[in-house]
Amino acid sequence: MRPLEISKREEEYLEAMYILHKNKGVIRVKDIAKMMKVKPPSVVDALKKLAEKGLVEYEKYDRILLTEEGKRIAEETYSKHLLLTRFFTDILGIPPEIAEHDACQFEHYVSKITVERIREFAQFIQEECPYVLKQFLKGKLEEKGKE
Amino acid sequence: MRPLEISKREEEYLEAMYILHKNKGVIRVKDIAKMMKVKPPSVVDALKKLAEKGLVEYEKYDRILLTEEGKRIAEETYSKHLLLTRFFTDILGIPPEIAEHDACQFEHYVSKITVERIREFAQFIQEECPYVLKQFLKGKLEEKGKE
DNA sequence: AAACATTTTTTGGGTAGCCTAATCAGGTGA
DNA sequence: TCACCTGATTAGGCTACCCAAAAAATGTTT
Repeated sequence: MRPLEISKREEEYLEAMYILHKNKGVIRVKDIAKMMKVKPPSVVDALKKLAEKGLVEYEKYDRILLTEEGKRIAEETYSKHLLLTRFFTDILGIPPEIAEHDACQFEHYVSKITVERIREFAQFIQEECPYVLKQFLKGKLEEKGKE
Repeated sequence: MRPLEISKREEEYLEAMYILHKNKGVIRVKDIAKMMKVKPPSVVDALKKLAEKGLVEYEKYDRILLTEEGKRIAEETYSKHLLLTRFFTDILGIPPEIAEHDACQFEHYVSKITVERIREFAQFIQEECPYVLKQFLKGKLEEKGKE
């Protein structure tokens, strides 16, 4: 079995399904469509392709599940998402909505090395010199009310 | 101002043309193709669309130029590119090729706020506590040829 | 169970972006 | 001048991703 190609968009679908499963237990076409900001027919298209690639268990009108491999990819992507979002909010002081938006795109492109380095950097700053961070963030976080 | 929509890919074409113009003075289809890693016909397609949107001056077999608006967009994108690349290399200690790769994607998605905040953060760290940075980067910059 | 409501799927079609192969334009050397 | 070479363009076609409208299945209510 050769290395299957997965597009950025498919990665997003997997991530959406993963989050739905985690939060609601059930994965429905309607909800995927809402999260992905597309219409249901587009979701069905995506599901068929992902099923062919062995990333999703899908039979029409039946329940939708991620396979082990699909789940692995989704988790990997989602963990990048969380890390990037935290970095943007906690280190750079970006408002949550913007941080979310930026992370949501970058997570699909960022290299492993950069992810790891961001993790190390955030940890280093927060543990070794939290006061430096506090000083930088002063006046930045409260633009949205309170800290 | 028309409500023209510009795709990420078109932004990349503009940026490539901007860099070619800056470095070689002339913008040729062949060189754009090489930079964009596509074949010449794809470049011609892109040029036609960009010309329709008023971002490029293009008449077939004639010289290619960015319009003022095209140049403005390209410069804006390119400045994000430079900033992100510098951030990845100088603050996070990412190897140049990886930094380039990551910046090259993120530049098309990153919000203005995040760009500005990254600029401020880099400046803050480098000016106010360069020793902290030095400490973090110790041992990271020389790890070349690893994956 | 029948009627209605909701969800999912199919059908048919559209756009963006890329390609190969063939053709066209312009410069250059015999 | 003409034959050749390179670069640019057109023609035709492909895949990914999206949509609206209609049809099919499922869920719900009475």
